[in-house]
Amino acid sequence: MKLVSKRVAEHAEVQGDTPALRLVSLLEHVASRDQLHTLQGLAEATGLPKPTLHRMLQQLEAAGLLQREGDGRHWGTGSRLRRLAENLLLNSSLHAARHQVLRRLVDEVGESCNITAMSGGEVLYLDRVETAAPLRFYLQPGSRVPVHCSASGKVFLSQMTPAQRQRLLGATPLEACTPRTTTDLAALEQELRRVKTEGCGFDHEEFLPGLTCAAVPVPAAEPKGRSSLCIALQGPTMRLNRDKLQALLPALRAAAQALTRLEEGAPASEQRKTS
Amino acid sequence: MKLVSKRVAEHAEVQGDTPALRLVSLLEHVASRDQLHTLQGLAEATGLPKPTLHRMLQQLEAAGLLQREGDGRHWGTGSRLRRLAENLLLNSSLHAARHQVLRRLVDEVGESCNITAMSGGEVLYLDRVETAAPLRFYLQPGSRVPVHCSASGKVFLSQMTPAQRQRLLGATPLEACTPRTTTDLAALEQELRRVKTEGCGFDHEEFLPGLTCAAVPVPAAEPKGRSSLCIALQGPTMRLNRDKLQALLPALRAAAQALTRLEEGAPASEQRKTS
DNA sequence: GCCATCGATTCCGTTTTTTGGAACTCCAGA
DNA sequence: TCTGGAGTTCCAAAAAACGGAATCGATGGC
Repeated sequence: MKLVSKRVAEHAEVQGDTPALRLVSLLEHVASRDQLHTLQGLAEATGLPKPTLHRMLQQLEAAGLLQREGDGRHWGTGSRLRRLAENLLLNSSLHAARHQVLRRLVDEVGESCNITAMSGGEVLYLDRVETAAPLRFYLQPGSRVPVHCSASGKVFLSQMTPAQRQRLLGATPLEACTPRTTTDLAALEQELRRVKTEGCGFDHEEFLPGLTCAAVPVPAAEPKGRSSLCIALQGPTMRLNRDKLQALLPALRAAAQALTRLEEGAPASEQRKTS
Repeated sequence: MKLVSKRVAEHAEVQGDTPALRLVSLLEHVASRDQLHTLQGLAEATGLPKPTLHRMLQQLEAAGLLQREGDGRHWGTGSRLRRLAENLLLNSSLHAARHQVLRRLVDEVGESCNITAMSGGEVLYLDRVETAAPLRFYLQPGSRVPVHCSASGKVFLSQMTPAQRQRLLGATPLEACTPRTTTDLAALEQELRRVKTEGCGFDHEEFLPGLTCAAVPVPAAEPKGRSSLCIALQGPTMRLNRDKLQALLPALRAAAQALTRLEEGAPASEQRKTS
C-alpha cells in the first residue's frame, strides 16, 4: 500500500533525513545525469534554498567530490567521486559473485528472483534479477516490504526466538496489504512453525494481488553463525500454482547453498573467481 | 589543559572537516576494499570512537549506502551506493571525452599531461595521463599546487585583473618551493606579462627540482565566457630543454582547442561522440 | 548452569554544524 | 547609468553530531 509515499511535491530529487544524506542525494542527482548543473538549476530541481545549496556545493567542491566546470558557474563530478565509483566497482567481487548466482538461478527457473535480508524490521531487497518473461512485477533492489506478508519475511521470523518475534510484531497490529494477508498473530505463528519445519516460506498474494512468492534461507556459513539472507522467487500467480512452486524449490535451495559457499570462500579479504 | 592530540597521526584513513565528509571518507574506506568490515575493525582502522562509528554505519545503512552482511556484524557496500557508482560512470561523457583528448596528446608528445583548473586559490589537477617513459613524476588527479610556481598557475594569474591578482598574492609572501622559485612579486608580474602575450606559461624547476612544465590556456567556448582550464605538460628537466618545450607547444594548443570544442558541443545535455 | 569477557548498542549533556531569509556583490544587457 | 538576475555572504536560531559512560547480549570457560 505504501511502497512509495510521502515526499510532498514537485521536487522529488534531493531529500534525506539528515544533512549528510541530503549531500549524498545531491551527489546522486549530479552523478546520474550526463550534463553540467548551475546553482540556479539545482535550486529549481531540488527545491532547496540557494544559500543552502551553495554551501553544499562548496563543501563538495572542497572535498573534491564535485568540481566547477568552464566558467565557474557550472558543476560536474569531481575526480574523487569518480575514483570512488571506479574503486567500488572494481572491488565488488562478493556482490558480483552473488549476482551471478542469482542470474543463473533466474535462467534456470524462468522467474524473477531476489536476494533478501532482514533490516530495520523489514525485508530488504539486496539484489534482483528479472525474468525475461514479458509479464512481470517490476521491483527494485533497495525496496522494503513488511515481514509478516512476504515469503522471505516469514523465513526470517521463523528463525527468531518467540521473544524476538513478540517484540517485532507485538507493537503494532499486522497491516492487511491485501484481502489475503494474515493479520491474526496466532495464525501467523502456526504458519511460521510450518516454515521452520519445511525450510521455506510462501506468499500467496498476501502482499500484492496477483503476486506469488517462495523463499528459502541461505544456510549459515559457520555452524554457530546465522546467515540472515534469503533467496526468493516471485512471479505472477497465473504462472505459479502451488505444484509449480514446489517443483522450483530445489533450484532455490541449490542457489542458497551457492551463496553460503561464497561467504565461506571469502569471509574477509580472499576471493577466488575461477569456478 | 585539553588532551588534544590523543589520536592525531596513525589513523590517516577517515577524516574530513565536517561530519558529512567523514561519512564520505568512511564510504571510500569500505568501497575501496574487497572485503567486509566489522565495527571493531573500522574503529581500529579509522581511530573513530565506536559510538560515533556505530551511528555513522546505522545512518549509512538506513540510507541504503551500506548494508549488513551475513551475521549482522559485517558491513559492505549497499545497492544504492553501487547504483550511484554505475550511473556516474555511465554518465561521464564529458570527462571521458576530455580524458581521450589527454590520452591522444600524451601519445603524441611522449610526456605526462594534465588538465588543470584554478580552485580555491590553487591549481587543481582535474585529470592526468602519464607517459609510458620509465622516468617520470607520479602525481594524482585531485592534487593541488601553488599558483605562483606552476606553469598553469601563471597562466591563470595572467588572465586576472591586477586587483584580483593582488588580493590572491598580496596576503602572504610567495613561498620558495625550490631555489628557483620566483618569490619577488615584481619579477612575477613581469613574467606574467610575457605569459599573457605569448599565451603559455612555464615552470623551470620552480615547484619541484628536476620538474619542467609548460601550460597553455583552454580558450573560452563563448566569446564572453572565461574558460578556467589549462592543459599542462610536465616531465623531467633532462628530457625537456627550452627548445623541446617550444616545439611541443603546438600540440598542446591543438589539444586545448579540442577541449574547447567539447564544451561547445555539449554545454548542457547533448553530446556527440562520432568525430 | 553461571559467570567473565568482549564487542555492539544506547544514553544524554555538550559541542559543533547546519539552516535559510535577508542583504549584498557582480556582471550583462538596455 | 540603470536594472535584473545569478551567485555569494551574513548570522542567530535550530538541528545534528559527538563520545564517555553505562548497558546489552552473545560466546566461551569452568
